[in-house]
Amino acid sequence: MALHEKISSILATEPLGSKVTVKGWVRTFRSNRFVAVNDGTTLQSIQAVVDYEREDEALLAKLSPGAAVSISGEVVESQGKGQRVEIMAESIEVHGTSDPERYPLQPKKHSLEFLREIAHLRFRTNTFGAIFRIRHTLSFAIHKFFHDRAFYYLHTPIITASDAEGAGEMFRVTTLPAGDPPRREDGTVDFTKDFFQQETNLTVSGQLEAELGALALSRVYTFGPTFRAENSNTSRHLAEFWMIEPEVAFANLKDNQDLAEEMLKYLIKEVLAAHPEDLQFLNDRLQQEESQKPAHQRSSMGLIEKLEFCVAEDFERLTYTEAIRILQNSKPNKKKKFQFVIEDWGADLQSEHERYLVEKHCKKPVILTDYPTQIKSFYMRLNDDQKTVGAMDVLFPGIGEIIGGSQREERLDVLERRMAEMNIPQEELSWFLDIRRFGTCPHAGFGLGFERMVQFVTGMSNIRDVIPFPRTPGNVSF
RNA sequence: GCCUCCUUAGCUCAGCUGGUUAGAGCGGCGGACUGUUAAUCCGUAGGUCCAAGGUUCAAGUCCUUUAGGGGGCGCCA
Repeated sequence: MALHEKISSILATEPLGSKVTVKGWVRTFRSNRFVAVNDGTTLQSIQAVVDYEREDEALLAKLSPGAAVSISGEVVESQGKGQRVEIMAESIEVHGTSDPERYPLQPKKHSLEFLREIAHLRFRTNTFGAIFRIRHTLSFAIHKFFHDRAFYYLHTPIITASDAEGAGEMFRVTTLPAGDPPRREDGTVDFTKDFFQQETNLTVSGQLEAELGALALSRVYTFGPTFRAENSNTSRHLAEFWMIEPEVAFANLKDNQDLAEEMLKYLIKEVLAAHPEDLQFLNDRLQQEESQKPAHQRSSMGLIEKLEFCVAEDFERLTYTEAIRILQNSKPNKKKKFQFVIEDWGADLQSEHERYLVEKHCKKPVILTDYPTQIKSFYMRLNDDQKTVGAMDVLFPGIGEIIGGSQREERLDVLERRMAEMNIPQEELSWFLDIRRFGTCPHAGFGLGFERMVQFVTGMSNIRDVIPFPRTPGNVSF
């Protein structure tokens, strides 16, 4: 395939003297002479120098921010200071003009909130260019990580009939007419007339299906869209997000923690290696943003420093019981500074407690394990103490829970008892129980919130800024 | 869903305890200049102060309601 040159490769190889053609979008046009062209392949724009005395004035007038152009010319050493090479433009073609009076992106800093309202154009900014290049690298690295470790990528269904996963409110999927659906005699909607002849929803997790794959293929992972119809209004939640769910047969909670830690470090390393420039830009952006904040709200580390730190340090591993003890003895708990003061073992941990453990006490990523049975899901393996389950949460600074996982309950009798206790209908999940009936084995897995990972690596504080088109309550534009 | 803050020009924001014709920077338009780096300089246009009610001699400013957005909490990844 013979394509025109990417600006990233021209800037990397600096082929002085050769003729090139670049195609991209105008960022700025200065002094009637310097066109900064960006094609999204790198943070940097390339400078094309036009001879304004020879070029048609009408053509130059079209070189406003946002215009799509092809520019051909010779790569030369730059006379100016800001760049090493530039292109002496010999021919310029404007493919699409961009009315400067109506184009919303100016060569200046825009607020993230404003850019969110023009999500279709925000890819053209330095910040979002960097974010989405990094997002790609992360998603590619996930496949590479698992592929290299003999995991099979399993496509679990997006439409599901089970509503017993317990991971949250679901979006209904139906082809029945909204206004006048067929009804049974008692007036309820007759879903046997629906497309699947029963009620269906969008998936909230591929875990249960991934377990089925793992108990045959040994190691599988899913990576797909996930939907939660919760009315969540936070900087960490989306109604549509992407989740990675590895599931490993013959693995216990320790293996699970090791896998999670190894994966997170691998992903961070890949991004550090592939995107030094984009990360530096985001690092500086974050630093500038934080300099506006009062001193006590600023983070102690810069973005790149934080990423390198996370790769170098072992994650802190604590049991829930140990965490409760730490929290009970903590200053904010004793001085009743927590909104929810920790009284007894068994209490659910709130964000403020997780944040204290990660950001104040351990000062590094934390893996919390072995939570009380009653605050966790039915499928988590009951520990020998009968009070706790083999659950694990990986907590990251600034983000909170980035991974939630567990060793699964593989013993049929125990699982059935727990489902009964928690009122989980067993008929619907007969396939899930069959796996315990025929050749069951210890297994474990976890779910990684992909956007939370992108947030962490890019330092973006709002999850809506790390997915191209965010879906949140009341928001499905674009 | 709960708590809290915000909404003034295309964008970012100022407008003090209510008091004449609502301001700045950037952007636009016109011009000058031309090796610039979010170019610079001169000039100029641009506003239903989110919407609807209310208090007052007087509301961008105070009160109520509504809409949109930010932050925090809950639910979680």
